[in-house]
Amino acid sequence: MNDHRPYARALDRLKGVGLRPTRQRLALARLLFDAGDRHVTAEQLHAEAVAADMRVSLATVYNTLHQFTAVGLLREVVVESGRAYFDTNTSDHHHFYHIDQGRLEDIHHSRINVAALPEPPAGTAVDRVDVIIRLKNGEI
Amino acid sequence: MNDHRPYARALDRLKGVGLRPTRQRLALARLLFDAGDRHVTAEQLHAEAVAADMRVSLATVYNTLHQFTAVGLLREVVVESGRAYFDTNTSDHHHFYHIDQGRLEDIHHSRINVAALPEPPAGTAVDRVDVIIRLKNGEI
DNA sequence: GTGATTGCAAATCTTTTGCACTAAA
DNA sequence: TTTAGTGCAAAAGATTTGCAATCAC
Repeated sequence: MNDHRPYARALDRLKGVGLRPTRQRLALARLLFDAGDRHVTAEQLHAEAVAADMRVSLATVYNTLHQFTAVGLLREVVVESGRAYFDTNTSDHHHFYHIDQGRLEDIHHSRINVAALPEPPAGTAVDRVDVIIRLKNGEI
Repeated sequence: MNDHRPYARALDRLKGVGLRPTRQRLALARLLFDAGDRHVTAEQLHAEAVAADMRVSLATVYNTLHQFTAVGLLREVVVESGRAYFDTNTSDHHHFYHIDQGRLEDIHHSRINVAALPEPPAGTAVDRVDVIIRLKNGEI
């Protein structure tokens, strides 16, 4: 078990999705998943890793984020052209986006009611529904 | 009036928002607004302009799209990191995004009912609510 | 004329890729 | 071993910027 130990948790998580647990992936998994729900960019995560004395290249951070996304450990959220955010919360939910801070905040799906979704056009199926509430500073 | 003539319409539109009606802005305005609701990228619009023998540089297309957005003639829609779409429909509405085709399609706001929007966090105000329904090909 | 606008090319920013090196199984 | 994974530096793609030339008023 050892589910309470960060290293073991990261190891189990990687094994669970069939990704070889390399030093870099374990390090990034710990940064990503040991601190609750997070929304990070590749640059941010790389900076954190460097600050924590983990030697990982930016290219590997990009690769890892995409691999984690492909196996369902992460979800990519698009709110700004030219920058990709990765969300450790992969359950059904939506987002506040703080424009001035470039920061995302989860909205539990029970707090939004998207009723009466239109039918997808013929020949297509819904892949995902994203609701993004963009926020600016100051009350109105 | 002359509202039925493309040139006059484009001219009036630019005057209406206080942008100097240069040859390039008039040309782009006609491409954008004379064909109903459109969703274009800068590259696409530039290609169209070149195909129509309008001499406009890509840099000017980018500038113009942003100026038009700033004055409310266009709306920027973000669905893919790394590519910005501009929408000629500036009224309250949402989008289907055809993943495989990289194409946006409007959803009239009356066809979606986003009820029970959560309160914006203290100190912030809602700037805009975007609903994006991502579609893949094939029924389920 | 005079200040706004344009075009070009260079710069910037994020992300991807090729390939020799390293590490996990 | 053998194959997957990593790092680096270079490439790619989208967008922006600096500045001299050009245009609208």
